[in-house]
Amino acid sequence: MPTRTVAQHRDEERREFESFLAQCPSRDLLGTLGSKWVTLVLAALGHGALRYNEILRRIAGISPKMLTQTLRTIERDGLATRTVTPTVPVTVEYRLTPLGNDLLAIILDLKTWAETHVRIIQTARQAYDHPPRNA
Amino acid sequence: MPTRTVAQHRDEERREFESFLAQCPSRDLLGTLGSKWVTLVLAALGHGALRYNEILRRIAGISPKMLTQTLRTIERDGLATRTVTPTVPVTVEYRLTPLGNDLLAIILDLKTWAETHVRIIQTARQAYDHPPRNA
DNA sequence: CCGCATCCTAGGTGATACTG
DNA sequence: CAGTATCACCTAGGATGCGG
Repeated sequence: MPTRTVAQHRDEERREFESFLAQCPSRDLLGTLGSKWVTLVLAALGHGALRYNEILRRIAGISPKMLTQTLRTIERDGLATRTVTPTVPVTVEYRLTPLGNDLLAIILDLKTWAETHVRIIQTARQAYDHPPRNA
Repeated sequence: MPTRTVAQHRDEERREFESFLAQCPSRDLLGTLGSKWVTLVLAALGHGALRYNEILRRIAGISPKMLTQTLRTIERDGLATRTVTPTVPVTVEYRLTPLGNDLLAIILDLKTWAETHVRIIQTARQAYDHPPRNA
């Protein structure tokens, strides 16, 4: 009857919380948005439909692999559609869905907030990293 | 004068884009929010100041290490303050700053959006993962 | 009570080369 | 043109144990 049960209890709590987190819609969204390229691709598509290589050129730092991966993610979530036109060679076009456009609006709100407060945050960071000498 | 310059050009573009990303306030914010625990801690502190162990108990799945790390992050960004009361043993209290409260509001907006649209997204995912047999 | 140091693992990310 | 395959890396995150 020792501390064993306590540890077990904590472990159980942890697992429950983990599965709770896994199902949490906001956590999920944050995870998606947090991935490096998703927001950039959404923003690129915000101006209208684009073809694979157009996006690749527009986002200078992305690799083909990551672009594909990112596109698959947002396509899977119903944020964009993928249209294949069987020309030779094939033409593939990506376009934001209404849902994607809606999310993009939210992202832009976030962007606005970030740009508005970036100064304050940077100041806070400097103060934190270089604490004043006196005390 | 071969393809060398082309490759160099691409590399340069890439580096420029990287440094651009590194300085982008929204990317920075997304990175912070995307980290697993930041939003949860902010939410926990949204109800009022809490002590270290109170947060630890409130967020069942977090480890002490990650809690400390997370708290340092949000403290550094000026989102919360850390107050040490030299009792024995010491009491450490964390409290959201106005900036932190402001950001929390944005997060809650995001949460609302996520919860509103989670159904649609899940449906899209199922359709994507189990494509209809016909064509 | 609060936190740091150390070690470790897993997955997200990237470079490169190849294919239908 | 629009991807896929493979390898390698790096850092976020978890486990554990010690210190003020």
